[in-house]
Amino acid sequence: MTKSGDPKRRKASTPIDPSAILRVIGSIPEGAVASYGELATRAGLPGRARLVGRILREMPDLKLPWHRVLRSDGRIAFPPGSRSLREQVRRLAGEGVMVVRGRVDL
DNA sequence: GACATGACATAAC
DNA sequence: CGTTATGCCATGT
Repeated sequence: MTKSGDPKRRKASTPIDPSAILRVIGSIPEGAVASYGELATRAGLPGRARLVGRILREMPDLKLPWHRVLRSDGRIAFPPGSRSLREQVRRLAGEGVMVVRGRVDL
């Protein structure tokens, strides 16, 4: 026993459990936005904003309102001109959220 | 196991 | 507004 058999011990490559983060992101109301740090804290993971970003990156997004996730400054996380950025802006616009120059206009 | 990277945050300048 | 620095943690090399 030692390290094999411990439920807390992550297996090789630590695929961590994004359930909490997914839950929080899915709980974002329509027409609203949230920042990575905010989501991380709400998920019970203070200081792990990067984790949220990592999860979304690895996620198949489908069915997840990732387009409501922005940076702490209300800025979009994607680089300008990026396809994902346009998609996010387009989706937000559909919910009444206007984005100008990569910034969210409330 | 060290080093580099990243859909980040906050502070300082 | 811009960059630089520091912290934070999982991944990939």
